[in-house]
Amino acid sequence: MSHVRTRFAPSPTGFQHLGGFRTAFFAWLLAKRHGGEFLLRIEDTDRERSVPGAIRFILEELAWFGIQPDEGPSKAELEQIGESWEGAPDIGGPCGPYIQSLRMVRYREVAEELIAKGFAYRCDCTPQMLERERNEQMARKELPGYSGYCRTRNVSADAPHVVRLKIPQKRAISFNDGVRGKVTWEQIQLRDTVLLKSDGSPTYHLAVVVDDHDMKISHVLRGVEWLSSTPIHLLVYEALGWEPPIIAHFPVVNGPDGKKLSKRTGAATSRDAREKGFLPEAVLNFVSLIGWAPGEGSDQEIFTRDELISKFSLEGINPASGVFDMIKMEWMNGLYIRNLDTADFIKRTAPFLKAAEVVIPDEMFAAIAPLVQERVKLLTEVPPMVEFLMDKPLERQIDAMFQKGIDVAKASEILTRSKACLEQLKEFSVTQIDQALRGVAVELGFKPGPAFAVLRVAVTGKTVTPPLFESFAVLGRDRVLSRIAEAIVLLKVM
RNA sequence: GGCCCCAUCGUCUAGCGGUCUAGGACGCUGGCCUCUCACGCCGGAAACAUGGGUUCGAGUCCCAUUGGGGUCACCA
Repeated sequence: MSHVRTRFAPSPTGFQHLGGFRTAFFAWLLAKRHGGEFLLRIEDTDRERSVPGAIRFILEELAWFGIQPDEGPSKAELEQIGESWEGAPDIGGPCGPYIQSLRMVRYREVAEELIAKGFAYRCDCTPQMLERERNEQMARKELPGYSGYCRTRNVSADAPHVVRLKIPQKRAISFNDGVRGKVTWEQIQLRDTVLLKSDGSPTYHLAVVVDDHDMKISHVLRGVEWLSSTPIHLLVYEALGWEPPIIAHFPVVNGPDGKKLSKRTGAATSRDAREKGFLPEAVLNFVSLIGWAPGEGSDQEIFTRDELISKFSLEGINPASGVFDMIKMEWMNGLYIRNLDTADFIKRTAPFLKAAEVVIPDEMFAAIAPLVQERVKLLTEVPPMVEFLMDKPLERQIDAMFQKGIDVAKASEILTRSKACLEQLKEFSVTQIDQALRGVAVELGFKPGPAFAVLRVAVTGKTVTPPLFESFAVLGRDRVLSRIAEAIVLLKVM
């Protein structure tokens, strides 16, 4: 394969959801697979729709995933459009600027070339005229669209006007889609579309072709929603005498409801995912698997990023649209969490403990961490699980103490006896606690399950915790004993 | 509506004419393990949208139907 250069070209109109980032991943994977470059280009030709902060969001999320564009907006470019911030990356590159609103001159130049060559023309039809035309067409049940009225009018360049591409109506056109194979239009049905708006800014159709060519993009990877407008782009390439890149259209990713992914889907954006306690490598892995599989009979679905890079190919892309299965992503995240080494787990959990205001001495948390690590799917599940280690009054789910025929009197008995035994232990170790408490259960004639449930609630307040003896050992004898004592008192007033 | 794209378990998928009484994973479910919850292990239910071809043979190739989706802007 000739030199591969791909790009991620979002328009800064809001927050990208994971489906959008998936396209970025694929473009990045393809470039890295072939030792090429991955560029980031900002498509902000529609100023009114650009939202402040959106570029920062994109850059920061890519960074979270550990994806560094080889070329992209420099800090100076960001400053020029007033979207720089403290700590903004300074990417840059030889084909800049990488922000379309900074490339206006070039688009106008190409538009003029197209006019000079007879492939485009100026049009001064007003929105009102177009509107009326459209209404008449609808009334006649015709296909609505611009009639081409100005094609032969030689509209002056002085007055306000747009530039339109002449689209041959009867011509057939086809191209070889990178994931779908040959796609053919027996006849192009599109009307003469606008390339340059009356304010002098380009539409997507012009800007994308010019930039992909100028930036030497070898593979254009984008969502299927662009498939229908590909003929326009092909015509522009042809008119300019440029070789079109390989164009591949990816399937969309829908929510569980089968509808487009949206904010309501839960962790629809990477930021939501991060806040919920997903690991970036797990999200990257999972999202890459929506619409892509290694093929060749492989069942593998856990990939390091290097494996993803070495195995990725356009052939593995499934052209059918997919559904974002959050439940499976959680499973995969749990797997990744379990595979973290404990020191890393502790480090990544810290911000979540802080956010939940769960403050535990480092040593204590380090001791319980391995036990917690294998019990959570999301980092946000950690704080509630270790909360009981905090030095603060406990709220107990007292009712949960009474299982399998255990009543207040029996619970009280279990607690009292356990307390006595724990007090006498030579050392407050897991094995000794284990022996002591099992001994109490046997002595009093209870099964360990229900008996331990009483102790669990008494000491941790909860029904779901890390293993009991370990939890006790980590908490320390003094606090275990005082909590049992508190629980005994609570039972007395019932 | 015109044009274009798509179609294997609920979901993500393997399958690129015979080895498919269709494999894996998540989820669901029965069991084991077990101090709760997880993990782990063993088992189960669950799919080739329909109809025509082509072929000795079709989940795999072709066509149609049906059903989804996209697109027809001075938005991307």
